[in-house]
Amino acid sequence: MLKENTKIFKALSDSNRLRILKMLQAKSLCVCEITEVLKLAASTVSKHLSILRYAGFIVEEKEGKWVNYKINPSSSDKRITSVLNTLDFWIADEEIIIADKIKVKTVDRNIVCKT
Amino acid sequence: MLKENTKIFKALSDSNRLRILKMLQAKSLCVCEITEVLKLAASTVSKHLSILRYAGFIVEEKEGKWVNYKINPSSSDKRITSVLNTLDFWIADEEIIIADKIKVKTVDRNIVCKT
DNA sequence: CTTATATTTCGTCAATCAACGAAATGAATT
DNA sequence: AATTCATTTCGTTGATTGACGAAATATAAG
Repeated sequence: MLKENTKIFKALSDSNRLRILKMLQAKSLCVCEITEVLKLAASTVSKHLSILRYAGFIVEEKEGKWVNYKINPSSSDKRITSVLNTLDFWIADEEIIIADKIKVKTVDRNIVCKT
Repeated sequence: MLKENTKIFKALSDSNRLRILKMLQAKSLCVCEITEVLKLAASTVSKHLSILRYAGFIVEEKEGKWVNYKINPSSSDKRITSVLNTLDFWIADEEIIIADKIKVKTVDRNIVCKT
């Protein structure tokens, strides 16, 4: 289906979702850590993550009360792995992407996540 | 800008625009020929073409009363050429894409385009 | 110059989307 | 079991999108 294909591109056609993907390329993260970096409501971030997951870009791993998201390490979909590889260099030099990666290194879920 | 990047993905996140790109990979076409294959209003097709053009995927060439569109043969944007190469195999086996390419071979603008 | 044809621009409408906060769910801690 | 915290689901709102037809523009042909 063509819809399958547009789903992949739609998932990539929002700048907050691109930021999430690039952050996850640096480090696995839980929802509230991403929320802290993007400065969005938790429900909004959760929705973005479900779109990325549904498209096949990321997977979730439950860890107690946290849900960790990470880049799908073994997608069977060649299109997904192709795009993920491309993203490595695609927007690596964007200022905001660089800033996000720095923030990501220092976020501590135990400090940041008290709702 | 991140917006530059989402613009490229947004352009690809509509199935009619994917069909147009794949058709143009087979053959340069004028607006009314594309209109005939997609069965959309001319104004709608024109809008899709402007989005693809603005994103850098295609270029236009005036030829009398016709405007021919074709794949951008020399994009300076590495991301555009990368995506275009990927599209070669990406959705090549979709039924509708195959059907479009067959139709494209036989459309004759002098027959098809009398508004 | 008038008509015909191809395309673009404009305004409108319905559908989709991203954002939010509130409420529901799930899991750990007390 | 009651509380706390992380996450998801739900309903709402304003913005964007894709479709259309009508009007404007551009070129060709009569």
